[in-house]
Amino acid sequence: MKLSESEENYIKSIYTLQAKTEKVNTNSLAAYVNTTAASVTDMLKKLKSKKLLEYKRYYGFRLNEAGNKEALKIIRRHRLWEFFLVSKLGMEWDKVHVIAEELEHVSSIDLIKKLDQYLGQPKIDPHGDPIPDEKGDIAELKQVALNNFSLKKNGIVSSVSNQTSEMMKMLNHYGIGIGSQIRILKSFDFDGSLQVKISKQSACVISSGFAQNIFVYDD
Amino acid sequence: MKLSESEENYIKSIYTLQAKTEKVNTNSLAAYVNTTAASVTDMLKKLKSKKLLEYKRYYGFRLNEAGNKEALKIIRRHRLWEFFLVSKLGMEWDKVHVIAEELEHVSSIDLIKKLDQYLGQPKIDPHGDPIPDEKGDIAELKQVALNNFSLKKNGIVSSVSNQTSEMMKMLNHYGIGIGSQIRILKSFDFDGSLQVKISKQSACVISSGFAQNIFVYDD
DNA sequence: TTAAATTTTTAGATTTGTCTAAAATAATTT
DNA sequence: AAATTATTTTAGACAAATCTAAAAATTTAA
Repeated sequence: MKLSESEENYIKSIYTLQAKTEKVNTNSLAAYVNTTAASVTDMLKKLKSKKLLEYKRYYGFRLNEAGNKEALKIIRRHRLWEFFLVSKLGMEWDKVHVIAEELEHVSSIDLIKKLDQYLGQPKIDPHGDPIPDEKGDIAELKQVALNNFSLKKNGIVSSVSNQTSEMMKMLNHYGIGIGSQIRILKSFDFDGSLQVKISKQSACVISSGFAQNIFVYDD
Repeated sequence: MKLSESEENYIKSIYTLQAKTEKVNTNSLAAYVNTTAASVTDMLKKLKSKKLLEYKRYYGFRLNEAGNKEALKIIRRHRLWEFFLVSKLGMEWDKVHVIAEELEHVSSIDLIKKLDQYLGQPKIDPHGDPIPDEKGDIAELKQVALNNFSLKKNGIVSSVSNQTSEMMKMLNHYGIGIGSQIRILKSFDFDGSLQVKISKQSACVISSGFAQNIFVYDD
């Protein structure tokens, strides 16, 4: 289904809001997309006519099966682009959202498939949110701070909870980035420091405090 | 200046057409952007009011200084994305144009700067067209088939004039892609085959016929 | 259970980009 | 130079997405 940029934005917003409330109401959506209630009503009619929405006037609304599917496609594109912007272009986490809002509307299926492969089929975006797969399935991944991660298991770095330039320098020094593979080889009880292997580099030791800020999930 | 997608498409098209003719005329632009002459006139007025166009009714038109600058920005974005799609995502040359037409309208300056760095500041896109730099300057690069390239000089692969899958396999085998660095170490008079060094790989020998299809420019 | 307040929808206007059909201008031909 | 042809512009209409203001439905309160 071919959707306008505007329709896509509404669908994505409804999807987000209905995660929190059973039925979404007009005013809250209007506030969320920063427009008037009247505009929302107009769009609701349109989305209903496209059979993406369950909607009875005055009674609230919800995306139906088809609508959810569309939402997940858009979210997938958004999060893959965010991952790209951070992991490949080295942009900062707090700056990628706005750009991904634009990129997400480029809808070539082949593009997204190739991008996904290129990025190594990431499961989590730089904000720690899951990236739906091609079918719209969302992996149920528990993210753990690296110092709570199992020994001798491969993990993937999903996010980092400290965006200072000091942290960036450390990450850079160790060659750790979003999507890096990491494995704990040894844990020292004395101060909680960890011997780790990062991707294909030779093993090294990192401090407990550093590890606390690095989030990983099972590979 | 913030421009709509439509305005950007017109500007880009006028830029392209005025490379061939002194003054662009309404009908040819209409044919080029696949619309009516009336729509073109409407847009011309708009671009004139935005001071991007020299335009007198019934007399043809041209982008002015500011208009050309905008055009070059758009073209830069387009060609950088094409380069990305081919060199990083491994898409085929004939398929990237359409996607780049969409990506080019994402206008974050920081994005394009970072993308440019990430790609190694390429000078030529996968179709052999030059990529304007940040200032809008276009490098005057002569591209040469690899077998006509100087000995012991570093070249950058700009394009390949043969898009068969057989060619792709060869390129893949040798690790040659758009943007690869290449240097001729030795040329054998017997059959014109060349000993070359590709990026950081160890030297190897390629056939003259293969080299004829690989275009490079001075690094 | 009415009255008041809130929420949602409708009605009508606006902007952007497009269109068709007709009018105006320029170019070409006789 | 007048008539014909081609090109360009204007005039008016339309669709998408938005807005304001007013009406309708629902909810809350007295």
